[in-house]
Amino acid sequence: MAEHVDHGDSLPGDDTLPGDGPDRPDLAAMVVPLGRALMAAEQPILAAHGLTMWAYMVLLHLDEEPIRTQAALAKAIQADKTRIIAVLDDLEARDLIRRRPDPTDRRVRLLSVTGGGRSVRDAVRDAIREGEERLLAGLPAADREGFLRGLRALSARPELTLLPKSGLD
Amino acid sequence: MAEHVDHGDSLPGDDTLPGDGPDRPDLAAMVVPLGRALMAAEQPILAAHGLTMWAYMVLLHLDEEPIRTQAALAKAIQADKTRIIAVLDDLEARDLIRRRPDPTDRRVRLLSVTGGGRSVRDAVRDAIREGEERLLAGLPAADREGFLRGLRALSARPELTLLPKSGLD
DNA sequence: TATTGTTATACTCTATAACTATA
DNA sequence: TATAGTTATAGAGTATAACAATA
Repeated sequence: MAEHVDHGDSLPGDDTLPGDGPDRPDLAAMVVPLGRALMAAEQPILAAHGLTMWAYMVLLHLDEEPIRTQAALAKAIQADKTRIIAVLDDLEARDLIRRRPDPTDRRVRLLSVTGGGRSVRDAVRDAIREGEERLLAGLPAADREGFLRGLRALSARPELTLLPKSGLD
Repeated sequence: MAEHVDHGDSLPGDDTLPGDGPDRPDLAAMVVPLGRALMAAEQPILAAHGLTMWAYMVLLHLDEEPIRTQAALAKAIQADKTRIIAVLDDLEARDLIRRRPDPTDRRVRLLSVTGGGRSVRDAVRDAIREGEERLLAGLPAADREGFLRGLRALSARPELTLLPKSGLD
């Protein structure tokens, strides 16, 4: 019953290392720490531009398409509506976004990015992208491509399940 | 991190669409939510066997090689030494691990997995692995391999940075 | 004095509930 | 009554500090 794991048949970092196999760690055991590391790696860049991660997410999402309500924005970035209020306060105070009541329904706040907000967002995005490319450059081209494609495909699944039964994953 | 993956543009098997490109979301924006989703997907399996994620991590690490101190175990699973105490208490109370004072240095507690602990761990690991294979089966073979290889390579880097040099202001 | 494990405390992040102003 | 936004409160998770036992 006790399952034994072979070690020593391939070295980490070896080009011939198979991704899959009976001895690979759980996906979550690799993905979660990697996510933490990537987020931590973004912090210096964000801090250099005076942005928090949430502020950056707000700036990224705001001008893809005009968002009418704060609740919709919060939902789009998977946050609670109460989470982003302080973020919006700060961004507005620094003239990176604008927030005005909708004349047709004065309960609603219309959100928009300012020119300054766009330039900050672009600077941060470019710096992050540049660093990521440098990071990915350490991978063999085929792996890099597969990694990104697999990542995009998996992260696009809103709710994934590991259970065989009811979910059609 | 941020940004929302565009669902329709990345079809499995479409090899004309690169994973990379100017429009791809930040890595963290994909990796972090994926990690959360994977962890959430593991919960039902863990719960079915009465384990928390931390308890499972403890069981996974304990018999790879004998670990002498609790602090070393905590470090191995990237946790604070105070975090795992309640976990060890519970595992010990359920006879899934054993914890005895080292005769040669009575400050340290020697940790070991019991037979019951191994069988629970194996059951959970097999169930998780099975679910993951089902998940990965949705990817083209080349992407699946590249994804896993890239993931292993990146997650093996203890400290990854996005900055070109050490400078930061 | 230093170290292992433990307990107690404080801090961070997040979600929930309660309030306002509009409709 | 219902909804958008805001504020206040409480909960989970985590790290830090203080403590007891042993070296």
